[in-house]
Amino acid sequence: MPATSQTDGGEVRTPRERARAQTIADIIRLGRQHLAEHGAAALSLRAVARDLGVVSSAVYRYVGSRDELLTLLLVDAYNDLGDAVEAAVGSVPAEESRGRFAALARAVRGWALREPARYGLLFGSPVPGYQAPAERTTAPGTRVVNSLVQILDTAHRAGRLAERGPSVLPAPLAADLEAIRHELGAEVPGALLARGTLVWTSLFGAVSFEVFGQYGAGTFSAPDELFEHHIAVLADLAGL
Amino acid sequence: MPATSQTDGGEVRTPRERARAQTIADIIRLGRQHLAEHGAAALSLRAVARDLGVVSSAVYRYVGSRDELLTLLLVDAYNDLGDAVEAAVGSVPAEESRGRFAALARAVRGWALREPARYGLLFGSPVPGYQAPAERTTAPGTRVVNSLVQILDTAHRAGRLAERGPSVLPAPLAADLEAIRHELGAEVPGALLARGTLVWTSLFGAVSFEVFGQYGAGTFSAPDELFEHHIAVLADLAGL
DNA sequence: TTATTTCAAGAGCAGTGCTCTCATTTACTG
DNA sequence: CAGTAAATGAGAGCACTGCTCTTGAAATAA
Repeated sequence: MPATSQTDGGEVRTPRERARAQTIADIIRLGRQHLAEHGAAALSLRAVARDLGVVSSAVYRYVGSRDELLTLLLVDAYNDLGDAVEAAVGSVPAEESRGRFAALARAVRGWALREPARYGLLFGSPVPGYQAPAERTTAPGTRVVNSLVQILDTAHRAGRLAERGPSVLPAPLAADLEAIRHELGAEVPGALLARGTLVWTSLFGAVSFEVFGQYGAGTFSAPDELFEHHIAVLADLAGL
Repeated sequence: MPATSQTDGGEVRTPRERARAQTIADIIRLGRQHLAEHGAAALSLRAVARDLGVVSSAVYRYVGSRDELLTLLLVDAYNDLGDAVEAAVGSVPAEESRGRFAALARAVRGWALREPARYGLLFGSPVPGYQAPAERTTAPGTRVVNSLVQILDTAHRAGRLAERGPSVLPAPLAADLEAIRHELGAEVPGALLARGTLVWTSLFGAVSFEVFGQYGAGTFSAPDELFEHHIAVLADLAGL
């Protein structure tokens, strides 16, 4: 291991390392472009190399494998979505829990419609033979659901989260939810957290149907209104 | 066009055509196998040809392209799911609408967990560059949602579908739902049909999260109980 | 300056979808 | 029955993929 110059604060070192970081950034940028245009399964390392003006074996100096590039793009997409959602949520006052939830939902849908291929990489069928490394994807992959839990928790702490329906949960499920609550430092009772889980998956179910074209072509001419309706019902369901 | 022997009733003709039909059936069977084992994007016509004991170009006498094989498998999977759902729904008395809905939901989840790769083909990210021909996939692809609408409609006709919440819908959405109602010959009011749409997408959202591993690994140790909870909440939401 | 590491290029392997040609087998017809 | 037309399978080939290995050149460190 070389001594490395001592002037850096942890990021930039030798000019060679700067060039290397730049090349990796270029590869991610081009990969994101290919991903957006042709989809995840069609992502080709050779094509990225061509766009980079370099022979295919050269990019193996930087990424190691196609799967590793996929992981980089996965994290990149998770963070992009997380940024969009957190910005949208943050633009609504914290007391307006229902408004924050609506902003979160609209941000997810908007990003998904803007980036269908990247959304498909995150929430579609798993790429065959590819298993995302949990240690690198868990943190960015939980930003949206963390936002949602925080909205629920804030509302609950303010006494504005309605108790709905019977709160009897089977013991194993209650235990799972207790563990989640503990890990996130939330105070939301289990029954509401269970409903929150359903709201969470329902949101992505609605978005996936629209983005993946599961509604028949031309079935809904007013998708915006449909989604706003869903937001209202889901907010009620969550107790907001 | 050859005269074709006149003994048939519309299905089996010459021995050659029987052999041809058999070969196509074998290709679909092997394709389904590969699909289940390696996923949609990894489906290889050459591999199917190898298993069939034939050279790759020979398979092109029967299927035309990889995309056409994908379409065959898509229809095959839609029908398999449709069979499972309709059988499950049919095993519950028609008056028990809530029970029929639960049976439908459990059938979808069960089939999806049994056939994750085929489920992914139907409800996951679209295969890049492949567009399913609507005229061949629409009918089998709507069997599940048709079942759901029929359950809601039966309950409504029996006066057992609760009106929930305000029924004010924006005009464009109301028009879309009116068109759907007309096409399916249903009587369910628009507001309940809108909720039914959300229930529909929410069901598949919950199933997709579980099948695609979107819940963190080990987050839910009791997925059955979680899903049963979701069924109950969704049934309430639908008004059942 | 010398030695070491880093890098890009090229060849090559095994796989893919798909097209084309060619010989053979099957089926229909005069 | 003989002849013709259609269907079939094999094989070669093209362009593409991920990935490995070797080779020569360039940048860096000693």
